[in-house]
Amino acid sequence: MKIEIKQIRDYVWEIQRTPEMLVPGIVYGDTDSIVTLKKELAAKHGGFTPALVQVANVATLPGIVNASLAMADIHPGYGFAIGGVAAFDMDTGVVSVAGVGFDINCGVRILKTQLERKDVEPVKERLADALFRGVPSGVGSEGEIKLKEKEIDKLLVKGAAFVVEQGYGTPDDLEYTEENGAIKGADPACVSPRAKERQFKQTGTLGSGNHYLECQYIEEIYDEEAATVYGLHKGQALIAIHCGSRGLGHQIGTDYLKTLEEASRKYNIPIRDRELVCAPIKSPEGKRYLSAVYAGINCAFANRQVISHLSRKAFAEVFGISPASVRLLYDVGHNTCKAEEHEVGGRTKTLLVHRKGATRAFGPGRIECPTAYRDVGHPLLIGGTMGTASYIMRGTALGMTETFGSTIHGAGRALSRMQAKKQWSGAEVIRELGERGIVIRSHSKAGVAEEAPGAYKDVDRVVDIMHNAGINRKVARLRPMVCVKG
DNA sequence: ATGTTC
Repeated sequence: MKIEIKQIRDYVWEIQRTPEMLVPGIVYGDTDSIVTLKKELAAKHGGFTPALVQVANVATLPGIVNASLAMADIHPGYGFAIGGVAAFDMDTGVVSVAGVGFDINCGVRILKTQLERKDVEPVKERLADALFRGVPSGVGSEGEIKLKEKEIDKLLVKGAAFVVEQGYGTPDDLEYTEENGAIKGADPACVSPRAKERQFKQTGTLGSGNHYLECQYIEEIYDEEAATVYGLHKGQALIAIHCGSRGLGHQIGTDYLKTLEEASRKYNIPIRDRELVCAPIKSPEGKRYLSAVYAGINCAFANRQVISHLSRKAFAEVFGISPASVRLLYDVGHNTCKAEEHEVGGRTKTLLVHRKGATRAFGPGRIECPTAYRDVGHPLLIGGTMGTASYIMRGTALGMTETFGSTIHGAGRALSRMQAKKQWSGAEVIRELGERGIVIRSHSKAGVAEEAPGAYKDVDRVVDIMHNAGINRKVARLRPMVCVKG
């Protein structure tokens, strides 16, 4: 498929429709980022499909509404680009494994402490040790919660509430979690025994790759009004948690890739890329996958809830503070597909919105936002790298209509994991970050090399693109002090 | 992302 891309307004570009595409592609970017994406298109690529081609491929899927969207952090992923968003008509549309990602409901949670940067700086090493000891991390890590299949079933339905009932956190935490920590419609019967087995000992573990547990401070406030509503101020120390549904989510993805491959043939869905297999939303296969995704979503909420509890304990140990003084700001996912109401052509419609490495970004007025945040919209939690800023943003009315209330999930990779490992060593990355006052703990030196800040795009520019395009507004910039890397 | 090439 020939990709023609042209600018339609500042920071917004359109991939022109071809006969195969049902809708155009919309890409958020600046001149430089679009040049980079075009270069990827022209390069001889070994084994992967360029991100812009993936955006165009998604535009060929039945029932897609308005456009195939690419946030400013877009880079090649499995089938869908990471940073990709696509909404489908509930009657004519499809559901796709690649549109969710394998780490179902991977997301970010931020907790607010009553500590300041100056309280944390002198004890960073001790805090790093306490967090590293207190929160299991790394490939195959196991936690203190051991669950049997029947209990897993409850966790998949009740999400974060299941672990709150067991003393991991407070009901207040649920108020400040997307979906109150439990999306309705999860069906454990749609999750394979193998997927459940993988969760037996993984509740409350961080995992590996780009997952992290950080202590950050607020370096700058851009929007005083929203910051006040969110209870944030300059210098404040925060806890940031980035993880997902671990082995369970991955197994659901693996299982349903096969199911949907068969469904694509059964329902005669034209598939341009084998990775884009899908099923009609209303088909038995589609419904079962969606019920399994919802279970995976709840699993991830529960994981982040337990990690919050363990982090509070570590902070209480180091600072002598009360765990209850650490309040949840918000918890929001960036690997999901969910049925949501959106305005299309002046009418409210229910759509199945796939967000693959794209954060839900609901603006002012949406009923889904916690009451305390409803007038400004919920906080958008954007994770940077170990060495660069993270951001808190807010949604806008334009974002609600143009991206179905979605935005970037982070900086986005610029180099593959392989390329990063060739360029840096883990020890070198840890030393350089240490010189800049950032304390790292990790079980994997190779993992640290793969996650080197230089392997990512410039998060400040990526955030500015979404801000300048009017899709979000910047609220605060955060800097890491301590980072536990999976 | 992933008991990382079941």
